[in-house]
Amino acid sequence: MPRRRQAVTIKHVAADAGVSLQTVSRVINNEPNVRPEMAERVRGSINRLGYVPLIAAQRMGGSKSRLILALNDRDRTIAGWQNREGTDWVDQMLLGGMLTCGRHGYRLILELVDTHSDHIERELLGAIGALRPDGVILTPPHSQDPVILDLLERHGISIARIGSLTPGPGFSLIMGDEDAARMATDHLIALGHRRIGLIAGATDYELSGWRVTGWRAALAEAGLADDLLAPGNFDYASGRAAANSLLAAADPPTAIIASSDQMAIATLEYARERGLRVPEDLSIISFDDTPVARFASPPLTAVVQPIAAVATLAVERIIAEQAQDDLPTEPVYVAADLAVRGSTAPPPRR
Amino acid sequence: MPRRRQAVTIKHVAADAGVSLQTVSRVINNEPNVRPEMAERVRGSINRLGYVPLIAAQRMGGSKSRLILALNDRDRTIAGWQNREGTDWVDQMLLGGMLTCGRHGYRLILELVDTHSDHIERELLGAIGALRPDGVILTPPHSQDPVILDLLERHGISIARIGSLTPGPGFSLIMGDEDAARMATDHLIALGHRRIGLIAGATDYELSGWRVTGWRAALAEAGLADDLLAPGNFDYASGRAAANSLLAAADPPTAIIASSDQMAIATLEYARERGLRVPEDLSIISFDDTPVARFASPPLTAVVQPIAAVATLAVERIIAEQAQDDLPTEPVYVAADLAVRGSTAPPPRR
DNA sequence: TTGAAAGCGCTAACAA
DNA sequence: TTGTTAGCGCTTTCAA
Repeated sequence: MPRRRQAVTIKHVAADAGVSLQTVSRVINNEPNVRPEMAERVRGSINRLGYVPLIAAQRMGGSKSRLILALNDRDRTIAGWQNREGTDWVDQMLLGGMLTCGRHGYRLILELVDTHSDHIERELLGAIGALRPDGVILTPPHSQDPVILDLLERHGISIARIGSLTPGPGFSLIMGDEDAARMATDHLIALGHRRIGLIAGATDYELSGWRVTGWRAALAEAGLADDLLAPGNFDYASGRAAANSLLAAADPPTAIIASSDQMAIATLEYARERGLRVPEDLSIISFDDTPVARFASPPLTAVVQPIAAVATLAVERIIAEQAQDDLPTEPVYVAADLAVRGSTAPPPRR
Repeated sequence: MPRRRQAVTIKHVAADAGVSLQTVSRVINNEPNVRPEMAERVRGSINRLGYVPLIAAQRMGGSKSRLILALNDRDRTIAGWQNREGTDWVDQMLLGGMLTCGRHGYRLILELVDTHSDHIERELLGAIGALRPDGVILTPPHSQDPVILDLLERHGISIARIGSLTPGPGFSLIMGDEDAARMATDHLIALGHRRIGLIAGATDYELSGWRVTGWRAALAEAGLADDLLAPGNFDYASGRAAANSLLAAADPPTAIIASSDQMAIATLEYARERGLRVPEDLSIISFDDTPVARFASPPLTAVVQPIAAVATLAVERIIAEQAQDDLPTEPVYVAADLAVRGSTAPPPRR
């Protein structure tokens, strides 16, 4: 078996087109200073020979690797896959990120790292060292982790931080959590609800706070009390505990907004056990809108996170940074949506 | 800004350990002909300096790329992501494939290619040329596509073919579709059913035929007729049409096995519309067991495909092939499982 | 068992 | 606008 090598290389193209390697390289990379007819000739040869640049070689020659890493929380991601609950965070990231990478000759590589471990630095260095990605997409809680941020910055890697506004390197992309919470609350107020509870997300996620803020603002505007706030950490058990505490209040809520689908499902089931009908006696709105929200009965009214759109923007921004330095530094904002379904209705009459 | 370069390279390690580059390379690749104490010294330096080999450079040097491609059908995958129906085929592949790759210093890269297009060859050549993967994991219907198989073989790339036994290059991994169908049918027979229908999958999937075979075999063994076979192509609409035709039979089924979750859901809903209760009047079993099967009401008894396990084996086999030539060539078989849930019960009494 | 040399395919820096 | 040169970090020869 012959040693495996690139069938057709930049040399073949150069020879075929009768130009130097460098000219071919310039054409491939859309660089200036190539006469149009020259470029055309080179492109002709590229197509005729079926030439495709080898990413590894491009990496070796120059600075760019044309690789972008999507960093996700290891345990959470694996648990989601194993439980097969249909949580599609990763899929939506791939949908936006992979396809966008593809359009630019980049590749997206998914990488899982332990969040709460002391060897996170070593893990990350392993991926960085082996791949040398041009950029990294960080999701919460990684996107606000100073160890990770610092490490990436020291390596000169572009950083896209989803769901974090903490000052630091890289640029932020947020999904309008505050407005989304406000929108959800307003929807309930418009239906006639006066007692609206919120189950918060884990406190180490910045977006948890934003949701509380939006909920508070909407209530304040309507002159309603914001005493119905219960802590949660996104998972089912915490949702159940929160529902319990909210519904045990002296003046209980007629509607509850949960900061995750799992907590919303927990609330739904707990309410049923207490003999409450949804939505007749209790309205429920969830955050995330993973498939489970749609499969519930009734289907849950939910805040739809534009994950794919945000991933697309993250990739585009990272790629743009490779060519240009002075890009706008303000956070990118993509509005969330509210999908109104069967779990919300006017409150019961007194 | 300085030109981005590998912070610590093999040279640094060699200098630190006082050996040649070559010796370090040998240690990294676990090659023979290195004295233990020498290897130990090198490993010490590697750890101390935090050295990680750059995959791109390893590729350039020759040898392996340490990259494995997971090829999926482009349209189908994107549609699944966009519809957010919770189909988690890709996730399960990642679960098995990515984690296994990680354990061996490999990376798994997901790649989507158009199935029914004439430029499939060009698309695939693009991915192959850019990445030069050591192996490719093929899923149906790619796994039986002669154009793809031939192309990969010509490039000397290891091929893992999931769900195909068609002769050709590469090695096969199958998920026991025949046995699974037999198991599902037996389950229904044990419950007392005598009229058991099957909605087949798309005919261009080999596994569709295997399922029919298994169903037939079980029926034959029990002395039952196998006239209740309806064609389908995995999607909702075809499931609905099939349910319609089966239930319109003179002697209609009391149980239906659908070759996909979507077709099972369609059957469930169609039966309801006809006033049939599930499982009291009609039992239903589905194939795949994506989350939708569990979220249905009643939750569907379903054949669970061991996708993650198969992906794991595919990766391991591809990696093994890189080092060794004479590996067993028989198809790898991973048994599917039957998750018994609320959609199956004894047939109604006459 | 070890090391020195050559080269993988490409790009950056420089010269023409 | 184009071409030449010198690497990038690693592995494969091959020689010691």
